[in-house]
Amino acid sequence: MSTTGRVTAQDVARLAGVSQSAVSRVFTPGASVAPATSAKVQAAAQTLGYRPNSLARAMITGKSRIIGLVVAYLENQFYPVAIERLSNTLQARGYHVLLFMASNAAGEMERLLGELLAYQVDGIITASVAISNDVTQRCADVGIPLVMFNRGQPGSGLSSVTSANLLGGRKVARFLVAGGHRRIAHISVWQGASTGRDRAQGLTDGLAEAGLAPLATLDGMFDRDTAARAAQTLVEAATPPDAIFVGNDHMAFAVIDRLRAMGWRVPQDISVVGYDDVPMAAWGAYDLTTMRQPVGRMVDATVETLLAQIADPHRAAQSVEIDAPLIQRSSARQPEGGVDAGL
Amino acid sequence: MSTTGRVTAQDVARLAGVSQSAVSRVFTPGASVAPATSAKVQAAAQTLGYRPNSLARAMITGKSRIIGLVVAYLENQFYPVAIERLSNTLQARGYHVLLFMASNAAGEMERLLGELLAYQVDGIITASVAISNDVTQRCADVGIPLVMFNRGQPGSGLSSVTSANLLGGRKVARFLVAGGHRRIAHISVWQGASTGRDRAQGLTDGLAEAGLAPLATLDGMFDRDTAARAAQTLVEAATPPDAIFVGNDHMAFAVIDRLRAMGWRVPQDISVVGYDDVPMAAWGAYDLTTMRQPVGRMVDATVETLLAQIADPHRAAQSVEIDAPLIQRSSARQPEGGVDAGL
DNA sequence: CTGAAAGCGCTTACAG
DNA sequence: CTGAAAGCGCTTACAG
Repeated sequence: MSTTGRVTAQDVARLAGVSQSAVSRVFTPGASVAPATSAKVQAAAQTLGYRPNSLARAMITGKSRIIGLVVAYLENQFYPVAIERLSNTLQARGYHVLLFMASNAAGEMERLLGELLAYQVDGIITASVAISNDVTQRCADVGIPLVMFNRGQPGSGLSSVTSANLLGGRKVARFLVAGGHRRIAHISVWQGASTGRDRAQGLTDGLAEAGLAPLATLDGMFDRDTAARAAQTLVEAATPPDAIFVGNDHMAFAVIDRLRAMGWRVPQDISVVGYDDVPMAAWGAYDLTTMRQPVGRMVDATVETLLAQIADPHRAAQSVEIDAPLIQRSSARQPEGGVDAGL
Repeated sequence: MSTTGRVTAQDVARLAGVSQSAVSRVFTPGASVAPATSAKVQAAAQTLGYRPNSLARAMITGKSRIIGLVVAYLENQFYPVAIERLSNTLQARGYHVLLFMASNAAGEMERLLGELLAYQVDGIITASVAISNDVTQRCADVGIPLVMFNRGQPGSGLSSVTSANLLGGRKVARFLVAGGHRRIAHISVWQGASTGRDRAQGLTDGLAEAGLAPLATLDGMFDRDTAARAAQTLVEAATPPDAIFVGNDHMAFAVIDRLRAMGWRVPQDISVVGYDDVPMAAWGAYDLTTMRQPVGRMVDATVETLLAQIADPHRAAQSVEIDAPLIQRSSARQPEGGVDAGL
């Protein structure tokens, strides 16, 4: 039916010959309505093209069923993939996603938090965004659940979901050592982030098991150019590495590009290992050996944690770590006879 | 200040010793308030951490300042990049983005439209999503503006922003012909989409200028695997192409991977040209010659068109086409002595 | 099972 | 410039 403007429960009530409350009940799961009434209302709603106004409903119930999703670094394929799954999972649970792009500039998250709160979001998910204590405090004050995805902040009292980064770094170390590498350098995502620190520490720990230490550790700052320059610095040094562990795939691709441009063959001259296993890692041009962050499981854990916290605001924050398996491809020399199951 | 739960204008009014209306006026740009009153209210708001409830405001004004963004294909890097800019541009204009993932399954958009309407979005942007006449009609009925990004639907009466696909296809044809290619095949994104049809038609038109016709045209269905198989089919044919124009970069990468795996050298044995110029196209591993869809300009046009339509609901739909330049890299043999400015 | 009424947190005429 | 009041479209006790 052609109608102008929005149609309200009042319109439907009029057409169906019932009260507005009755209309509301028909659209409220669990409310008691006589079958006959329901049928009349449904028919009227159908003709008019009625749908309850979610905003009005949110005002009354105090639940907007909107989740604020704060993201950054969309050029890194890990995030689009995560967003897609996060969004799908939330949609399936009856929630909707209000999207915010954040730079990691100081104060950015504070600014966004204001807008998030203004829209009465039921919860917040941040992906790779640093959170200041201010923000943490304000969320706690307002009682709004927040889960950090792919980033932890020890001591912040905030829930987080990450892969087991410390163990992940160690797995890379063991794998490279088993493959006969001895001069192993690291280009970290960023040592200022827990993710970066943990992966670097894991590598150091793992190498120590073999009596080794990282040849060098540089910060890639999540940035392709910075990572490529770091790689160049490493291989131009007096003692160049025989393997580079790069903190994420996104930078690892840039590292491989740069190495090849300089005439180094991967993995014959130097091995490269990434972290994430973005879809692109499997593409022919790179065929990158990398740690797989299981996006699906990380997303599920994130949503579960958030919804549990929404259901029970007094629930304690929790940090979930998901095991990341090493995916062997051809960008790194492989240990002869395979690697032990410990990986 | 530590407060429990949401703080309302009423709370602020009480603390500031003014009426609730006064508080509202302080937060309504253009409303008349005495400086002294404003100061008192601002101070009180600050102490309590008050922000007007956007949902309540939306109910009254009839403007939610929410834009529904419907996307698909996030694995194709063109979309994350577009989302990032769309989101930033909208945020800068005081709008917020409610994100919906769509498959291109039939009826999917209808389903989403219901949710979009329930949240009283002020406008809708769809990226690479097909829209049925049903949806078009319902949007028109409700009077909700919709702009299609990177997809047109002639005759639908819907606004759209695309690059000049027809001309784009022609530019590719001229470029390849000038480069000495004669057996030019095409792997289309999908001939069911206007984007796909236009690029294919442009290629055909451009080749006709040189007395040529496409060697073959296959559908890649926006899909890497399908595109790779299509490429294999093409080069295994009795008369293999000397160039393949692939309908988007995302598939072009897969095509190059497959060709290389089969032992074909790009561009020595065969040229490959893409469409989009996603960031990855410039990466060393592919260095893809491609048509640049100017994301920034396309996004600006999309937002301008949508906001103009929101401001004036009676405004006629418009189709904007943005010129796409050819970016020469090394995946295709280049014409000797450069190409004429016509490209 | 059903309707009348209150109320969610705001904005906006309307008087003063 | 300011406050009291109406009202946006709903949900939800409360009676009946």
